[in-house]
Amino acid sequence: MKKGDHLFLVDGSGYIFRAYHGLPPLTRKSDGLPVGAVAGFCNMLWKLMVSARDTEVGVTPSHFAVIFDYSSKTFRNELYDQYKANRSAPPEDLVPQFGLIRDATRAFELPCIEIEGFEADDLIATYCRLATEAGGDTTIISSDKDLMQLVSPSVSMYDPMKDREIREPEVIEKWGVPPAKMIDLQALTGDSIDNVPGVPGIGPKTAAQLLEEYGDLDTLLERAGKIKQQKRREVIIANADKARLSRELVRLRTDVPVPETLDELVLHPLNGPKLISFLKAMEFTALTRRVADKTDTDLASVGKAKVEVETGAEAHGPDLDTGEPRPAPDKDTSFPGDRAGKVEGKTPQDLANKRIEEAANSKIDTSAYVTIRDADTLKEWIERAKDIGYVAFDTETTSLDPMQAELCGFSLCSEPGVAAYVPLIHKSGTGDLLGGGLAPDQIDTRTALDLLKPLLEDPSVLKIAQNLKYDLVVMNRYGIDVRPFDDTMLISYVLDAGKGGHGMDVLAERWLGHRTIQFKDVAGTGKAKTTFDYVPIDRATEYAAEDADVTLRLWRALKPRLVADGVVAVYERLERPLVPVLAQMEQRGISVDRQTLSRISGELAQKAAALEDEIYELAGEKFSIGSPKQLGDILFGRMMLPGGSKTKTGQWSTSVFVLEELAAEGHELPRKIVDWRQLTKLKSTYTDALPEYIHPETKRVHTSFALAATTTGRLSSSEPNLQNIPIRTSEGRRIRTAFVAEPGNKLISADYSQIELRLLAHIADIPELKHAFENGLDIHAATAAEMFGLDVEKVPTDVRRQAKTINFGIIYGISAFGLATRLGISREEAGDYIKRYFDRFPGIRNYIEGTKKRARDRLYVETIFGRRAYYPEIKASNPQTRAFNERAAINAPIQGSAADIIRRAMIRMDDALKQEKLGARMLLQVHDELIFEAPEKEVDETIRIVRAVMEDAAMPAVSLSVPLQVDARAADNWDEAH
DNA sequence: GTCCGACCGTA
DNA sequence: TTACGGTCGGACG
Repeated sequence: MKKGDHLFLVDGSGYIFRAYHGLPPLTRKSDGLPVGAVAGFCNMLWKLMVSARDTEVGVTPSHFAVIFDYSSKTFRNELYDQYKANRSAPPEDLVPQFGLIRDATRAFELPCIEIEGFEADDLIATYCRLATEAGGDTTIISSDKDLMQLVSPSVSMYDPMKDREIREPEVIEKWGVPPAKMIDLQALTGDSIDNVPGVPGIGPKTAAQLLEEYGDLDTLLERAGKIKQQKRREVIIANADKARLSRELVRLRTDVPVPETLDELVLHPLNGPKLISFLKAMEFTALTRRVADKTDTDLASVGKAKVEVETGAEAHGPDLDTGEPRPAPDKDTSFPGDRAGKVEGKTPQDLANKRIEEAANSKIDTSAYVTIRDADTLKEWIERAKDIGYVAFDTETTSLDPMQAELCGFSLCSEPGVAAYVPLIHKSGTGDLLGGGLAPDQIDTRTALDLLKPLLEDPSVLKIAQNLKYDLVVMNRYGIDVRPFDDTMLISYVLDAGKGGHGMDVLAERWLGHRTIQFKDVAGTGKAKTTFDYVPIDRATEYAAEDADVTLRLWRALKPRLVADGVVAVYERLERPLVPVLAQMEQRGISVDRQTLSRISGELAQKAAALEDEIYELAGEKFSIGSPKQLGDILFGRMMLPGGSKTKTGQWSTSVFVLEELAAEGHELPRKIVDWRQLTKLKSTYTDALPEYIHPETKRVHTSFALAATTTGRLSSSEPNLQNIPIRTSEGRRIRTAFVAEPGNKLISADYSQIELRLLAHIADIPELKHAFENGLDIHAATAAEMFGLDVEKVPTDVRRQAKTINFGIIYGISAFGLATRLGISREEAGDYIKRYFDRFPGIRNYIEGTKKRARDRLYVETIFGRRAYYPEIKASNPQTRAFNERAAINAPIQGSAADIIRRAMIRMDDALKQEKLGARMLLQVHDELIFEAPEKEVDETIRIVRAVMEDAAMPAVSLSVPLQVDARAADNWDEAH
């Protein structure tokens, strides 16, 4: 936000009550749902968004947000437990409208902001401050006197019902004091509605007069004894404390940790279809037509949105007539933006709890599922899904690899227990004999997909899947996109990272108390294993439809927890948008040169064979060199070499560390074993394995990125793992030369320099480290210089090496023991180093102690973007377990914040490249590095864009106090590009 | 056939 | 001292 920008802040909660009382009563939808306040609200938003210039405000907003009260409990209740205590429950026909107004806000695609523990007014105050500091102007859409304290030259208020702007003169006219004195005025007068005590008998007139005379509340209370009127004097002296308390109650907080930065409040163009589908559902015909005209939307092409209404009655538990648990509403919002469904007395936590209980108590009957065998029935199911507005979807295929998988069928479920499987290419017979022809009564694949595509791509129907990325890759290969979507695996990951797995089987067990049918139970195992198209259709239906049913139930159980736990933004901004990005990267794959690998493999084989002969010679016998057990027996048993150590299972350790020690003492054999291990490792894990992954059609290697595999938020890569391709040794690096660009293209590697240390400097707030990064110093040398009082330029190399080890140690949750092992020094010396480090950088100790305490208090730690990582064993009685969890908890915010930053860069990257009309494709992510393939002629421009996106990736959500630096290079292969 | 530990490749 | 995944040998059924 900058000078000249204009922020509109709508006091959503205030508006609801105002509209309810100020508008014609009882506007109802055809089904009886009261929507008067919603109607007024929508009309107001519409007016402000398209024609604010024509109102008394007279300006067009550049930024816009709607602010709500989160719940009635706030920090003010801690100041004064009677605050707002005599508020009565809202009128019955207003209750369902609370959620609808949030839905309306989202339909307008406006930020809908609420924070636990704060009133809307505090958020508004905070945003006013931020906007003013940024040089912008603000208009608060409200006429609430509680907000008048905020009026200033850059902040005005606007009463939408009277089309009246409120500035300083209006405040003085109404209250007799300028905005700056409103706090003191309210402290004296109190507020019977909010139960702010004030001074009894002092009303606005008297208060204004007193403030006029004494200037402010403090002066007035100080000199209260001089008040001439006896009664007034006595009452003010007697109630001075109440006045002071009242002042704290009415003073708005301007330091609320608001989730959205100003820049995220930028007003976007209207999404016509989305808004219209909501307005249609609300039956606001006049406004619907106006919106259609203005946004050039074809009214007929837009369906009605599905809107869930949480009524107050639901909060009261079982149905009073039957005693049965009330059926949960079978509708949910079709806006993935989501909302709490919250009404007074019914918090997001209440809804989440209710849903979890509902899930745990439901029974799953796999025999009730339907097999769809004809197009007409499929059409009916699709129509039903459209009506309901969401559908759980799952594919069944011939392979776990989505790039090879052939679609066997798919399942749908829009209502718990009501699920169907659509078989497409199932075979009759086992397939072993007679080849197994196509089983009868299956819809032709093309016909079925032509019917399915409009559903999967329908913007008003939410598709719900477990691990959607898999299905997305498969469906993309059949020419179908899937959006919008929710992913139960990712929801679980955001909620419960660190508490266990997020696969459907474990989630079903955890939340539904249900054991799902296992794939191996239907497809067999080992030699008898078949692909899914050979599973008999009735058995396939049970298995596949159950998956969709379970997915839907998990979604119902877990989705509300995102709001209750305050992690909606993590899910919506860091998790969900990455799914299509990764799906594309996986589909693109990377080109790996088979000949290069084959040549290296041959050389490795020769060298290894030569070493083997020498090893047998030295050992005096042939043995399995790759067997640590046999090797240990030879080295420490037969040859009686010294200095052996044991692993935790009592075996001799033959780790590199042990072998290197022996080699240093002059033994020949251990050296050769180390070399042999390196060669065979490279051969078996890389040069021999990688070619097996070259796709027969694309001729490229397609890894799979797991989004929900780590506790910290990092991705992982498998089949093949392209995040552990060798780089440290020259022999290993040769493997990277096999990763190449297509002719006419280059590979670009862009990596964050020292991102974790930079984040440590930011998070722990270490001025010396920040300074070093700002000035582009060698960070490890600078650390050494700071620790030992040296000149940065003159740090000896091995002192620098030690400082580097300590720096990494800090990030990993250092211990004297670990550092000693690493540096090969005594525990005491290592302890001294750590102490010296902490003394030089006291912020580090604070960070470590603070993080451990938070982890113990809450069982989780979080990244700078609010991603949580749970450490449920942080309080284990076993000191080793506890210490391990503490170190992991210290590491997680740093590693996780870095992971979040590169995720943000990846999410933005494709758009940024497209905007510059660049043909670059993002192929791989290796934790702090992104690999692209780009047309040769566009390399320089691509690097420019890539660096900009990566370096600014934390913004605007988090403004780092340390610059991020990205190094990027282009070459024909990965080795030279890195 | 399946599981686990040791080892080792990456950030 | 953090976070992963793959390969191997060896034990178990």
